[in-house]
Amino acid sequence: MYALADCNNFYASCERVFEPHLARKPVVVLSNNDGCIIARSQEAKDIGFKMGDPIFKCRDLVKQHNVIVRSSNFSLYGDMSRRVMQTIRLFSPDVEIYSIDEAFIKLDGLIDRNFEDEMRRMRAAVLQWTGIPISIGIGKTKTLAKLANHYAKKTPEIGGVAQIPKNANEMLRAVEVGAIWGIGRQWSKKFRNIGVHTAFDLVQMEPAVIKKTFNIVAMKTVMELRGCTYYRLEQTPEQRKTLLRSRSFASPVTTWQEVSEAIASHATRAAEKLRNEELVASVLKVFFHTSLFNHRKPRHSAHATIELIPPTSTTHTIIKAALAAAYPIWKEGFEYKRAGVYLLELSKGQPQASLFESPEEKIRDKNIMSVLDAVNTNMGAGTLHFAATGFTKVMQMRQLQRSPRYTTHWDELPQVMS
DNA sequence: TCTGGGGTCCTAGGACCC
DNA sequence: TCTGGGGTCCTAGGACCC
Repeated sequence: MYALADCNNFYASCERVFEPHLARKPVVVLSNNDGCIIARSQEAKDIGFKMGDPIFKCRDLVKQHNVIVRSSNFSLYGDMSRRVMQTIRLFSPDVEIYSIDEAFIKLDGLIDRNFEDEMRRMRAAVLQWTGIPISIGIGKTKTLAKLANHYAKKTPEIGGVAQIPKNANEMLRAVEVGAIWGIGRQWSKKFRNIGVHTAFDLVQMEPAVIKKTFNIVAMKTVMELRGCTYYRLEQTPEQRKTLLRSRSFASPVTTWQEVSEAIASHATRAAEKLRNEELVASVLKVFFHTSLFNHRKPRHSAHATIELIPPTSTTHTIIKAALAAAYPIWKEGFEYKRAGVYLLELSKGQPQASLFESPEEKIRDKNIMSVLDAVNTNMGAGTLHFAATGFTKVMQMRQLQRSPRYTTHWDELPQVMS
């Protein structure tokens, strides 16, 4: 048996923990650069704000309903997530952190065999210790746990915890096909066209037919809904295969100077992440493009690939490679909106030594990176950086309404007045 | 005027090998 | 006129997840 614990409206709930006056008010949280809506409190959902809506198109609705708008505050959300997960771990050793706001829990090892009661206790503990409300679904497979979780959220009167009952038909009928884990927009459209509207309809389908009309992944989903396990708890995450660092520009940029500084910044962040996970990359892709939405202005999208020989995680090597790849494809005369660096073919441990590299250089680079990382860890990100990333504010994010980083920055701790 | 930033897996088709 | 039967690797695109 599996449980899925999922934080309700996670980012909006995080905003509320330290600002209780936001309770029961509509709250939306924006993406980087304050672009579009990425989280909504229940009240905001009820008003009709949709995930991914650009905020500038919602200004009227925001005004009309006195909606509280916040820039995203990932330092806060990341730390709150850690607290929630820590609490969950007290209830079961078998936990898979599935995303920033979700965890799968294997229940079979629990001493109290009344899973529903135990999960209610866990829910109460998380709420009391972190201030974050969660919903929990219980089922025989991960997909069924997800489904029960969805049901729990849609049915507030049951108190946040739902278990797939012996006869699941009623619950399966209550869940739309598009709400099933693994069935997205395209597939649910296709399913509705062939008369499959709910989870109940879906489990009636012949798995072989699903495999033929869709693919093996869709078939696994159907089998999981029928109670056959295809997805197990993954406690030790697989080694990542790719790593992408990219950002939209707060406002369009037109010069190589600006774009190259952005690319160098992304290369820097990507390299840091690589070292953090003790990986090296063998292939680098770099890209930049104009707005995907503005069709009136000239559009252009450029990308280039370069091999990293030998595979590396050294910041200056990666910056150099990224710029060397980007410069030949640079084109003047466009308003660029986004740039990024994509690292592929990642591997762990000692890479194959190159015939042409000098061992001294390798040791030197390694030492430089340790010093760099140590300084930036202790004194703040970006304290030491390469000149290629520039000294201007090209990369500055628009974040007009970010709440304080209450739990991760000394200067921003909440104060208790006596 | 203003539209995020990450990931994974699968499939089809093309190029190559014998 | 008639044109086999295996493979592998790579890439792009499309689906899904958060």
